[in-house]
Amino acid sequence: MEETVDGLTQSECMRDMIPVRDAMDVLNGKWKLPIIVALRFGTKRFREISREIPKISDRMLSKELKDLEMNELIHRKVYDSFPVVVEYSLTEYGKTLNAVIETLRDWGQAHRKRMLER
Amino acid sequence: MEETVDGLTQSECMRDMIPVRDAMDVLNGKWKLPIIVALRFGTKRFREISREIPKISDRMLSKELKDLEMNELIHRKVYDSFPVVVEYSLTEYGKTLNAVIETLRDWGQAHRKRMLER
DNA sequence: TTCCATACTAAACAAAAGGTTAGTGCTTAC
DNA sequence: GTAAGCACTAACCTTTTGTTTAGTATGGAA
Repeated sequence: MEETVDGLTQSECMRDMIPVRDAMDVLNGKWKLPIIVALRFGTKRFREISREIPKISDRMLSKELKDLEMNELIHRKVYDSFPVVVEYSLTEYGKTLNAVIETLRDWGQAHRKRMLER
Repeated sequence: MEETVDGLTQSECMRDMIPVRDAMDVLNGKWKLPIIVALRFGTKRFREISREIPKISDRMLSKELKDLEMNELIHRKVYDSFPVVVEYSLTEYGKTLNAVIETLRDWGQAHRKRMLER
């Protein structure tokens, strides 16, 4: 007889950690959250985002925007004017992350408080 | 007049990312989730955990257990027998992570499905 | 003409995270 | 007495992640 927690065996629980990692990877790294927050406040161009996030380098911004786009969290729109104008915005799908971010924020706030109280 | 989303300004949102990072740091790295899962199934000794997590090295297990203990998520109990016996268990506080992990898992599962469907 | 801005990319480097190998001092089993 | 298990730790190496610096082609302003 196999031991279970909430009706799941340990190997089932371990398997469930793969999507947990997936979700964390989507938000991971130093810059993804600030970029997502910036875009919650509207469509923005590369240089605007870079101005709003202190110390981010062009290389990192470019790389993280690509990652977020691959995951369909943001949309990249190119206007074929000269010179090119590129606009970034959160997709509807990207907005579904808000619930996840709020859960993390709430636990994180409680944790921070707990750790400061000794 | 400052633009807001859910009644928060952009700088307030940016500030909220700090506890989000705190929460993510608590779960971050390759090994913390597997360790937490292993301990959901009961109190275990160092060698037992290491046997249940394929490929984890003693160095990493020792380091991650220390991290989790510092964050009060697990408890370390030393029996002063010879040789020493050490037991690790999830704290009640550690169990509060379950809700966070479930939220991440649910979003991650939906995301994985979405990405596989093209 | 010189400077600045835009949206990037390349190359080289530094820092952080993780892995490998080996060893401690103690006990029990063969 | 040799081997294996226990709960670690140290030293060193590799991989991943992020930073720095510089450069592209284009256009507009001073």
